[in-house]
Amino acid sequence: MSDTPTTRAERRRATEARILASARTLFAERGFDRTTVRAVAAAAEVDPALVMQYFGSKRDLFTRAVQAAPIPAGADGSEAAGPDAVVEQLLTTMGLKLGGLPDGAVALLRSMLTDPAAADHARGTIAKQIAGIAAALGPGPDAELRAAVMIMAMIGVTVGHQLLEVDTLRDASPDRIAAALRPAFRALAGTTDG
Amino acid sequence: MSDTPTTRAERRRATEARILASARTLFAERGFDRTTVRAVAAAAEVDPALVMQYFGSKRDLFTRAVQAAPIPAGADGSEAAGPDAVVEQLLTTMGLKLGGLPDGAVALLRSMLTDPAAADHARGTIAKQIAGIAAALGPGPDAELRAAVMIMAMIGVTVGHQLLEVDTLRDASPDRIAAALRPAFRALAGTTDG
DNA sequence: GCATTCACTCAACAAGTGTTGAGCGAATCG
DNA sequence: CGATTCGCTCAACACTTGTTGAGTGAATGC
Repeated sequence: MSDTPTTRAERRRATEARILASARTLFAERGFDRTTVRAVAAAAEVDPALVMQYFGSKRDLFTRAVQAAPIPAGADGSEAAGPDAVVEQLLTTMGLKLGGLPDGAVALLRSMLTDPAAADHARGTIAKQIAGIAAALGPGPDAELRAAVMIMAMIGVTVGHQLLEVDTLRDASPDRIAAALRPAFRALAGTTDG
Repeated sequence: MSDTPTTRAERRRATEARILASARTLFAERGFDRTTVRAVAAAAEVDPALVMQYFGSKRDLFTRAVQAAPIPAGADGSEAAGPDAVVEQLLTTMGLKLGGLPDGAVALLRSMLTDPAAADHARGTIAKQIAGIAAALGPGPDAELRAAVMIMAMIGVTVGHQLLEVDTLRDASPDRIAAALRPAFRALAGTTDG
């Protein structure tokens, strides 16, 4: 019944994908340091040596697992929005609404405080987000600072919700959290006065 | 001039304190996993075995380094304050205003996403803070949720400012950050409408 | 059908980890 | 002064880690 005549190249790609998926999951659960190449290999039902052969090093594996799924900015070319739209976009971001964050993003968040390379990656991604938000906020004073505060507040809440699993946030639905956050973000966006 | 006739017990206490200080610094800089007992010993100019002898294990050393300096809540018995006071108290918290966070608190923050024990400790401390803020906010709806959002937003901004060192926040003075954050917190505290 | 490619495994190394027990030497006490 | 306490170090253990090179066996190409 499972006689699918998979070709060699197909099996190879499948194995590589399986390793990458296991890596993403484990990096997301335990972070970079506490995830061992052997554990990834075991989860993918593969020899540790194969992981090295396919990805070069643990570092490279982490980079691959984290790239192409950074902290999602929302969409692609949605820059020319007003402060109000920015707030709504942010609130639907970071997996706060639909489902959770992808494993790659969680892995990056989880390791960013202890792994310098992850920190660099996260810093760069965050800087880009700040620039985007600041631009959308308009030329108001301290636009960039307010954008930075919004992003980091968002990340803080997300961390408490999905990574640290603080009871109060863990038990709250993303919609309720977003609702609680909305007035704060509107104030930061300067949507009423300013 | 340094002929202070230190007694044996004094020297012993001084050594222990030196080890603890080195531990705090290194745990704050690199987190639990990346900090080695040997590195702590070297920084304290002491043999690694002595660290074990004095503190039992690396875990216990970390616990000691982190306890008695958790995420500072502000003060002790300042519970019966109104929403406005709560906001001001929070803004002066977390080292956002005067100087930075103590090393112990930074160590806890840095390790909380990767070390389960640190996560437990942080979760507990945060839960207490949430309860305190929620009580001070009064019996409004979602008081606890809003309190949790405030705390985690605060932590997020602090992380971006002091641990991740995001450019925009790193370059901003604590006062400016607090000023940017104030309207958002007032909105969360429900200080205008009820 | 045969040689070759290649996905994959085995066994091992070298480095670094937390941790331990024996021991040294100076301060302490009678 | 002699015995003893005790702060402290040395050397080593058992283990885990990332990483490697040789090897195996089945799918592939001619």
